[in-house]
Amino acid sequence: MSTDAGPGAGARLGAELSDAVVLFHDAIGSLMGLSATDHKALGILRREGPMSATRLAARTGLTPGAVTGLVDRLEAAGLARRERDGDDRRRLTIVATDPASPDVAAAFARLQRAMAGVTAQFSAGELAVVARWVEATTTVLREQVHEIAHRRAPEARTGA
Amino acid sequence: MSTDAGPGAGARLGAELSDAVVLFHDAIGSLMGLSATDHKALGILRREGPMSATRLAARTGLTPGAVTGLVDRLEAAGLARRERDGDDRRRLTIVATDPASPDVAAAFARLQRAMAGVTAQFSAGELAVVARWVEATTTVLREQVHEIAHRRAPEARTGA
DNA sequence: CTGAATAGTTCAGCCAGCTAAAATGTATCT
DNA sequence: AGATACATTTTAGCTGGCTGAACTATTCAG
Repeated sequence: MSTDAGPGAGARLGAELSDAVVLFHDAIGSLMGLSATDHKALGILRREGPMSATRLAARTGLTPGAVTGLVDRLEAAGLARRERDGDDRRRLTIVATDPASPDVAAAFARLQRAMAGVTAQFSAGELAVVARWVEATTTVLREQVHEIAHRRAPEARTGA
Repeated sequence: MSTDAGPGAGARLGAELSDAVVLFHDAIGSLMGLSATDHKALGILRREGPMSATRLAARTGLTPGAVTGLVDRLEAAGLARRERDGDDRRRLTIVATDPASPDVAAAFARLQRAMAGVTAQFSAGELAVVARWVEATTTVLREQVHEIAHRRAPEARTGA
């Protein structure tokens, strides 16, 4: 099932995966002892690289005060660290680091091994097709997130 | 970038997509006015079909009291409804329904249209490859979620 | 050097959503 | 019928994480 090529097949393909991805993120998050906000912020830091607290506040939509607590928690969990900027010593740079907990590292290792098993079932040419689909889908999702955010608050474009 | 075929390529492909999926879910969730728990529960209901409150409690890991509140919120948002069981009138069946809000429906319509655009870029044979990859990846993720949950609480298998 | 602006932290208060336990309504067993 | 078990709801109380506002440290403009 779910391999038909009718209209909406693309959406259905994505939906299948989508739930599994979200549940996996959730499982990893609770394994790390992170709230949803923490996990999302960590994702932003990983994806966009080190940034100041102010920028992180803008990207997450949180107030400065909340960001302080957030970074405290990430730091305590060994998932990020604060670095004072040499140029402007008011400014922080918040850097995501690798998972400290052995449980988390083991979970990622298992995932990586399992995904290698999946990859092994495909030829190089097939993997290229998959990569193309993944990239196109990723782009679509990002655009849609953007779209949703801007329809909700067209004037409050915070940093993206 | 990210289209190389070295070791870990599968994991990297997945990671690209994973963030985008999570952010999209998040955007949809806040568009619906749902908490993370609500959204997760709704996903379970959609995926596994109607179920009793007790079973939903087991699947979400919540206490019965919390489930009452959760279903109240879903019902208020027009995303699920309670049905009294005719056989055993103590028992409820909780049924997920379609998104009530026009905003949400529009967002899904936009996504579907955009994904149709992606699908159009692939031949039927290529889509079959993608479908195979999606299914294999979905299976892997579900297994890993299971794995994580059971390593954390090997004795407390609640209903899965 | 002074005053204004900026980056981040601290503090007090608030709210959502959780748990635990008691209450309610229904089914089952004897 | 009476006692017991079960499914869900209600209630009380707690906690985490948020906001808004005051505060500290640093930079910049004049």
